Amino acid sequence: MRKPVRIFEVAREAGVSPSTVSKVLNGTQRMAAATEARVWKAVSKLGYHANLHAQILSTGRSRALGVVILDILNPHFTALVKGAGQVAAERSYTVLLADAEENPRREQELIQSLKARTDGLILAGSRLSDEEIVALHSPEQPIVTVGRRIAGVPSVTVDEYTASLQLTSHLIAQGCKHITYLAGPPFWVNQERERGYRDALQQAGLAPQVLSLTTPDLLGGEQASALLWAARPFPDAVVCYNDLAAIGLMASLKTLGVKVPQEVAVAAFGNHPLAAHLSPSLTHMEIPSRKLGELATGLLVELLECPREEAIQVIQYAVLRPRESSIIRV
Amino acid sequence: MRKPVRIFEVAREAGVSPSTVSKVLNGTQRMAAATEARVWKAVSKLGYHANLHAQILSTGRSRALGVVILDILNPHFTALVKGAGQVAAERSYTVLLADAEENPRREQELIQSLKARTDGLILAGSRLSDEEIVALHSPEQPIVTVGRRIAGVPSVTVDEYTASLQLTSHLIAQGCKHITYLAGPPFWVNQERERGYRDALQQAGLAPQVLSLTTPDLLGGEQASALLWAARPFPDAVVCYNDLAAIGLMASLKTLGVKVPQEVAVAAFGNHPLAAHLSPSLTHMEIPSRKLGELATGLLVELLECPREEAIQVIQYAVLRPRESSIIRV
DNA sequence: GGCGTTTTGGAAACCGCTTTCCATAGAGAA
DNA sequence: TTCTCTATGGAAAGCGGTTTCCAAAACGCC
Repeated sequence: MRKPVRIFEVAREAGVSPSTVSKVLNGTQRMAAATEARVWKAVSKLGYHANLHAQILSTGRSRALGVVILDILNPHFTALVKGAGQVAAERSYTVLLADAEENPRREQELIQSLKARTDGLILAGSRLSDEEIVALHSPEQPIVTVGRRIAGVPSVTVDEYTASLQLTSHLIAQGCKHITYLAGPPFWVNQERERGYRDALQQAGLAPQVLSLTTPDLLGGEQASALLWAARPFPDAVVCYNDLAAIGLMASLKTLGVKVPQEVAVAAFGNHPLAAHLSPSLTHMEIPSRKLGELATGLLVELLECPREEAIQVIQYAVLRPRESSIIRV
Repeated sequence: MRKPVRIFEVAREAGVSPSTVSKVLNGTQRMAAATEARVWKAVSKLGYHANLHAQILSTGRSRALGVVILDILNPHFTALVKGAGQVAAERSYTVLLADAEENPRREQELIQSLKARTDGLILAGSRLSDEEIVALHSPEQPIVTVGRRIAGVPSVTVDEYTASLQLTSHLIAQGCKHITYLAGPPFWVNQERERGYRDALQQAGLAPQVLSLTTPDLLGGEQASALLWAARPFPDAVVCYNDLAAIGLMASLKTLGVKVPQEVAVAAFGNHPLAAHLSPSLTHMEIPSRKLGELATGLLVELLECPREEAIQVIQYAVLRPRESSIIRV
């Protein structure tokens, strides 16, 4: 077992002091070219790598960003992570990722763990209360939320209200009269989507009907078919909180012998990679997940490098992707 | 800006020395009940949290595990992470996750970054050479590979050879005569799958035909349809390296007007959550991704807590899930 | 050649916690 | 009452870097 090389040994090898080695390695202070060369030579000869924790302890900066996502099995969040990873790499930060497993207690644990290891956090799909999130945010250790707008906290979000208005209007334009909304967990995103749905229906003079998903995933969607089945009037269209639920729902409807879109049109929010590959292919408002990750990371790095008082809120827009699940040809 | 509380201030508040506080908090040495109570009271009054990096620097252990996965967009790896996270939490370790983005250079960077932050690493779907991986492994900082068997390195793998033998035999049993294998990247998993495929064909007296995916994902699968199209004889069945590729392939075949499974049967390896939801649903050898994550993490923790000389190799088995994409009813 | 600047590089304090070793006090034994 | 032993808690030396200051050397200039 080789003990790792320490800065002292590099210093001895180069015939200088540890502080000189540190300065050369970090470019903190110019040294005579000859000295720098000796240091670099010693470093590569000994294969020196600075001890990360000693460094962080000393400098107080880790050049790491924490990303906490709601559920790693949901493609929305993994795409977001991809975007975050890319921008972080460009700005030479390391991303430390954690999966909250849709569990607020676990989320808090992970946040604490990541807070201790990083310079700042991105919370994507948090299930914490607004107060808890506000309490977490500080100029020294900033937080950026994704999919959550809270006063005083920087965020990157989609204009979900408009997205929902558009998606619902699309169904109305298809001639649907009884449009049900399958609601997700009662957080910001769902609130906005439900509001847009209700407003669109009201403008068209239609009555809303909201049912709640047990969980915002495949299984929840499958279970929702039972709810729909019991609903009167039986809807001729469903707006789903996310596309995972829509996919589960469509699978379940198929086994029930309900035809999509002929008997029920289905539409959702998301950007599931297989939305276009299903039969019928799935209509959705495409959420730019990856872009959200990129923007959130960019914003966080910005906040770290020049702290600001006001909480910046970045807004993106979803795009309607009409597909077979909602196109009704009479 | 509140400065974080240090152990010294807790000590002062409790009227003891920092070493006493440390001992009470870590349970390193028994103290008089009254003293312990004073320390705990001071801790909660001041809201003290030990500085992680100081702690790690001092003890040399971080109680964190690094998990490097090939591609976070691939459900196989995210399921694996889920399993890893669960076991790590049970053993009170923190998982630090990194996405190698199928890029060996990036992978090495991430490994170095995680090596500095963790007590041990899990490499799932590594694209490094055997030599590089062996060089990374050491009893002090063990590595466990998933989906890769290398002499001297602990690993958790599926018996891919047998899995492939079974899957190919299944297609042969369906009466297929011209079975093509769509190969993935030339690493252990693909080698084993290809070997199983070849052996199954040979036993049946059939001729193998191997084509290579550009990438082992949706896009690669879509692009592969062109290769198939050009192949003579045109196959009546395809074994795909993974189910992402199979899904892409089936989508592409659909646009070409080739019927699955009537004209071409399709089968793959993996456990994509939508495999059963597609039309036609996808036959595959189900890889227990989550279980692999659990086992790898359990093994790694074991290795950390009682280091061993010999490199343990854990083996799991895949299960055939016959579905519509390969069931040919004449 | 003398003097004021720059360069160059080292000493030492510090980051915040753990841990070893040692001193003291109180309990129990004789 | 004295002595030994154990329970309790503190002092100080790390862990491995960074950074502030300061001294010495080298330089330019008159």
